[in-house]
Amino acid sequence: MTDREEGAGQRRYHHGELREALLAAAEMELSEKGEDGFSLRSTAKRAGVSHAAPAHHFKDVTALLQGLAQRGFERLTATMKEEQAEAGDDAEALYVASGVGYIRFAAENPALFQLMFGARSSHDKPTELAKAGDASFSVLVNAVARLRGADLLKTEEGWRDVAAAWMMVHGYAHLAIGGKVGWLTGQSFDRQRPVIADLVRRALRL
Amino acid sequence: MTDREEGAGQRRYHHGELREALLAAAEMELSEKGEDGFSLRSTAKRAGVSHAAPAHHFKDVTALLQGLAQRGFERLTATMKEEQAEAGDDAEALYVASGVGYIRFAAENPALFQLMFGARSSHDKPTELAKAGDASFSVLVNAVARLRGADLLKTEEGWRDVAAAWMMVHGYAHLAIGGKVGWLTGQSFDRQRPVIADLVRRALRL
DNA sequence: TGTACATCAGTGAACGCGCGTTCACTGATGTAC
DNA sequence: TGTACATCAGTGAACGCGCGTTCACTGATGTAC
Repeated sequence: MTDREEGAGQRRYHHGELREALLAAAEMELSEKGEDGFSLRSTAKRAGVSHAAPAHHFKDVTALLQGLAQRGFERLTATMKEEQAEAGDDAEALYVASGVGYIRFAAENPALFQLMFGARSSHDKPTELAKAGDASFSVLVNAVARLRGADLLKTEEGWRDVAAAWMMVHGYAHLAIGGKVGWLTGQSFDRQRPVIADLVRRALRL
Repeated sequence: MTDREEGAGQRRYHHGELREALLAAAEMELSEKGEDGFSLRSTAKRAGVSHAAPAHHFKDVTALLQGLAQRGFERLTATMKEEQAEAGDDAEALYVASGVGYIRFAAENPALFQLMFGARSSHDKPTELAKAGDASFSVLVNAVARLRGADLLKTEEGWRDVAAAWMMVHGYAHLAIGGKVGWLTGQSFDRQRPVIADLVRRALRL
């Protein structure tokens, strides 16, 4: 309890924040090496700890990656809300902003985005991960509901609206990450905003 | 030259069609085990051949996967054209059919689709692979051009049309493979067709 | 305030595994004469 | 048609590698008395 805060260079036997440090190291490993090439051992090394240490914080490598995915969704939600906060009160602008946020997150965190939506994370999600994913989804659903009515998800048409919006932004995100949209890849994200806004509107025929 | 065709059960020292057999085995391995979990050794085993044999046909495991991706694009193109062949002459119907074909291919070959658009295949594509990818893209471009004019790709608006269409179908495909569209996953592909058609039309505000 | 002790969070060695690739080899095939 | 020979397409053993996980351990921490 005495000296929890020490000089940055200090090494202690008990790390104190190892769980956080491992998640941070894992994210860096992931973005440098991709999902293939990712390993527990090099993550531990990067965190400055023996390769057996993570076992005290994560049951296995899958648990570590799921923790990472969960934080990814939390940040995705935050990014969407950030964009919305700058969009004012107009329902359409809020809707567009949620889509822009989705794509900006993917552009800024490509490897993490791939992890979150990759094949690996399809099965046996822990509740917390599923909740984080639902929260991201809700931002989009709520934005569409504001345009189309609160009973949105009770109708087939409502589901289609949400699906169309999601698929459009997700397709953009995934193809952009893959470098497939050559005429866009050269451009800064801010220059892509008008295009994204147009595409997102199309999903609802706005 | 004499007995090229032998009984199916016949084993010969020289396989004769090993390259094809390896690609077929690789596709099965891929769909059973995913891109992680895929290995040259088990592919060779599945093809009934020693694990060193593939080296005579593919420089390394990457070359094998690229060959697989190339054939994937060829089949994607074929599937899109198949759908179009049943769609008649109407430009809008042909456009919709190309999108439906794209998604049907993804639904029928999820692991292969992921390989084709995965991170792994982003860099250093052999020419033949790039060409096969371009051919798939062209089916979509031509369908949009028929609706919007041959000069499509000379205008920013034209690019957006194509991009919107592609992103919509790609987003659908990717999310469906990930099992994210729960209200759709239970349904047979044929039951999804009307929904897909609607979503594809939205991309061009049709 | 001191001391004993349980618990927690590290270490480092060791395990077995499957992998891609290389190598010397051998059997099969095709061709030149 | 027969033979010699080059080339092709397999085999199976061996290589070194990095991996996740387990294990007995030890140092650090927190708590009960």
